[in-house]
Amino acid sequence: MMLQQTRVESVVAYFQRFLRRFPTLDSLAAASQEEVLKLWSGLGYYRRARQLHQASRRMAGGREKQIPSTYKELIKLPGVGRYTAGAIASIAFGEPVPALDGNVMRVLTRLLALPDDLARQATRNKLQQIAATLVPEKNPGDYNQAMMELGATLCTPRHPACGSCPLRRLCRARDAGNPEKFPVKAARGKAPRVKCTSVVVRQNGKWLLLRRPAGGLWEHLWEFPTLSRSKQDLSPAEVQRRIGRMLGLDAQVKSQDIRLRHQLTHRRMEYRVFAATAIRRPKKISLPLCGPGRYEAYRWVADLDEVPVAGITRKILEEVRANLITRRHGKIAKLDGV
DNA sequence: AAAACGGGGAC
DNA sequence: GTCCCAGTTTT
Repeated sequence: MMLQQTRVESVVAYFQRFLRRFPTLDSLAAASQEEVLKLWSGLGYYRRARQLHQASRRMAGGREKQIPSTYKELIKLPGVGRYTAGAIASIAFGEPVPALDGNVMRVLTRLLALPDDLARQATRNKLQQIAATLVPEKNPGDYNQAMMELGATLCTPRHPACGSCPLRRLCRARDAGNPEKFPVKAARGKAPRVKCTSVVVRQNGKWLLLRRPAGGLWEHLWEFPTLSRSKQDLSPAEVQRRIGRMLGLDAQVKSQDIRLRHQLTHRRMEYRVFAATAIRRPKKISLPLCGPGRYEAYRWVADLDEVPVAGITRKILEEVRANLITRRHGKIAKLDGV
């Protein structure tokens, strides 16, 4: 599940850490969702973590007390779709079903010189059908892994190594001399920009984090209080007043004007970050977040590893620290006042 | 059928 | 900047 839409190199370290912490199905099922999310922190698509956790509980609680061994049963698990069910069923249990990831879809569309738009579900269904007829009864897992590996190593999105490809004589796209034209995909619209202002509030060696609500981006993850700033930038004084009022918190905004971008698939986040010192604890957390909804809870932490956070939250803290160090050393005299 | 859902690396 | 990654679920 970690591998869904995520490169192998990005996953390896997470996978190893995850397995050390949860070596068995039961250990995963017994853990809290927070604990599972913490190990997923930074990997993205956090729904996968919750689904894996749910799936583990379903499996551990079932009569079998083990992982289902057929495609038909596997695909019933939350977070397990056609690809994942096919990969597990074929590789682990030798069932002759296909496993179409992005690599395999690229290989197949090239072999067939398929002009259909791969962004469309209908095209993917068609490929799934075709792939089902190609899977061998013997060693289907090896076949599936070979197809994925072919896509990952030779039949790459750009500059495919057709000369070394074992399927070169069967490939229509290569015949046509334009393998890079496949797969055909409708261009995505560009991601809208979202402007936010985050405030890193420090008190007694701890940072103030708020928990995002259910639904939407970064569901149930913790982050620094973040305001939306749809129009113009907020001045430090405005930021101080707003978080003061909304959190019932006396805070002194110290640094200012750290800017950073965070590119997501369908949003382009533009953050301004302020560092602040709290004088008294928050009374409430009635803070609308940047986007729909309101925060659910607050918490002071000495370390971000105490709670599940998104990648951007670590990035923000890093920037604030770098900014403070730079200022302290006076390397950049004019960081203020911008 | 289309949109939502993260983040990083390659070019 | 753009594209894509060992995709799935929701609207």
